[in-house]
Amino acid sequence: MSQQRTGHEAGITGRVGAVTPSAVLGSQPDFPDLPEATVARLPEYLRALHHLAETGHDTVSSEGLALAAGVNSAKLRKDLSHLGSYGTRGVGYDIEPLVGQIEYILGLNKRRAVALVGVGNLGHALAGYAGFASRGFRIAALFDADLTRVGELINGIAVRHIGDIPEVVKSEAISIAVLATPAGAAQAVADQLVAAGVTSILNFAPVVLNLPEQVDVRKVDLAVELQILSFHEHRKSARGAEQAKALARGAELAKTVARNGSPVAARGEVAA
Amino acid sequence: MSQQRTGHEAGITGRVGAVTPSAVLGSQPDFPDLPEATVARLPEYLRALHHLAETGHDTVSSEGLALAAGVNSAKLRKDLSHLGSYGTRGVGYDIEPLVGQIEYILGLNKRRAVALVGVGNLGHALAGYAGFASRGFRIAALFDADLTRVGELINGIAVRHIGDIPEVVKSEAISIAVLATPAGAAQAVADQLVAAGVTSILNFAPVVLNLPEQVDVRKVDLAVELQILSFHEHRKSARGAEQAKALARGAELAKTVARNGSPVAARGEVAA
DNA sequence: CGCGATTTGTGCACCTGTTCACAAGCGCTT
DNA sequence: AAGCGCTTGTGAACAGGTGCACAAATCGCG
Repeated sequence: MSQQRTGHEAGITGRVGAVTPSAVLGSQPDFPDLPEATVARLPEYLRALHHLAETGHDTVSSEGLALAAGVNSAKLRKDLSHLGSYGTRGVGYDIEPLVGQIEYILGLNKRRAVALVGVGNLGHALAGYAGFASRGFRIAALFDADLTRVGELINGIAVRHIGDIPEVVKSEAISIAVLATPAGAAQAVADQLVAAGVTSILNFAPVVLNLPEQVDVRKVDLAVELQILSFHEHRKSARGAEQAKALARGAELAKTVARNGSPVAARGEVAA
Repeated sequence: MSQQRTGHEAGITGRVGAVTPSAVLGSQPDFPDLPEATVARLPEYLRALHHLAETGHDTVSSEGLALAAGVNSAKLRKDLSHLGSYGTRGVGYDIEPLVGQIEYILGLNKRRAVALVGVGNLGHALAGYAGFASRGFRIAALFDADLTRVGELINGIAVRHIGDIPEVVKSEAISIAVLATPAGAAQAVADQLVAAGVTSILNFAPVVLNLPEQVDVRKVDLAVELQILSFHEHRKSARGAEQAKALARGAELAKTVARNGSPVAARGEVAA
């Protein structure tokens, strides 16, 4: 632990694009095949680099950057080596060109237009989230199914009805959408988005979307994150108890143990 | 793609608990060492199972559950086999006991108290997020540094000042905290939480927290998710251009082909 | 101008996780 | 009671990712 889990690592198959037609053609020099795990870390490196740049550095060692990004330095070096090299031995990496390269790879050299569907509780917050704007994205459209919300201004953008999706997605050339609808509506909305031309979706609804192969979907489920933490909590306390037991076994102090007796009991209850 | 990336896979080191003291003692029968990748998928299985139960099923095949959870069936079976077996050959899994077992493993048999720090834009939405309550968690306390927000009621809970963290965390026996502060404040707040006894943190602030070994941290960075999608968008368009070029190079019927991309190209399309 | 300190880039071994493919097990039907 | 079809559980091969450890490269300094 404390090795931060960043909420997307690798695990899932292959190099990005390793199977695409371009493999046949040989990969483009300016577009190397990056391991998916590396791609997932690049944004973190980018953030760390921006921070370093703002605090007056113009060079970092792999050690320093790794620390700031929460990974180990060998991994960092290997990741960066995949982008073609931007470091100088004995010195480190020049921050500015490195930032440029990562931004280019991530496609952040042009600010991308994003649509957000579902301005309920969470959607509303996302619409106002400054982090999107400051890190390469522009919320270009808001949609909701609820007619009473249509017209509402959030952060200067008017909420439109989901019926307008085809029109707006085309006119604004939107390819990325954020889905913050209730679970029940998510699939239908996703279908509409895809039909309108969206090819990447960030899904906050707790459902597995069923979409064509070529559409990229990332899922963020807030409750899932907590449940994973809960598991570790459970384990910690179980281990703790066990440890205590082990100690007690060796010794006399049975009393302390009695208090946190094994939670083997109750199950069920819980989720509504 | 379309193989949904769930925003946390494995990649990060070892079996859960493989290094804990209990390894020495031999692992408990009721608390097997689960691969981290498996743990990350359990919540998704649980959600799918609840959904199935609600729609009247009381049995599922690995195929069916895998479909509902967005994974392949072999993976699912292996995952479930780690919890000790709950399936019947020729039939499938009994939903009810399986739900119970997963909830037990995840430590959801008791409803866990969670503290949320930072009731700004995002924090406010999280405080009102119904998904937490419905999936095993109880927001037991809200904190903010801003005195003008202290006292405000959100979802029936009063916002308290972060100075009260030690007291409240102890009295409510809180071990999990959600961090939704601005980046600048996150580290300091995290330190306070840990000092007060919190041992798991879900961090929404875009910073790498530096905390003791035994504290579990999961990070969710919304902009990072979009940046990863952006990468894939970028790649898709780059590939598209390339493909077009290649096709143009090769043939006369560039036009017809351009639309559907060659069958060879279609194969496997992209990672996952 | 050469030497030592430093730091990158990478070959390699290890390890986790995924997937395949099939034997074992179960229930239903005849 | 035996056979058949279906589904689980898992051994084994594979794939991808990680981290070590070191050679190669660069800089600064005397």
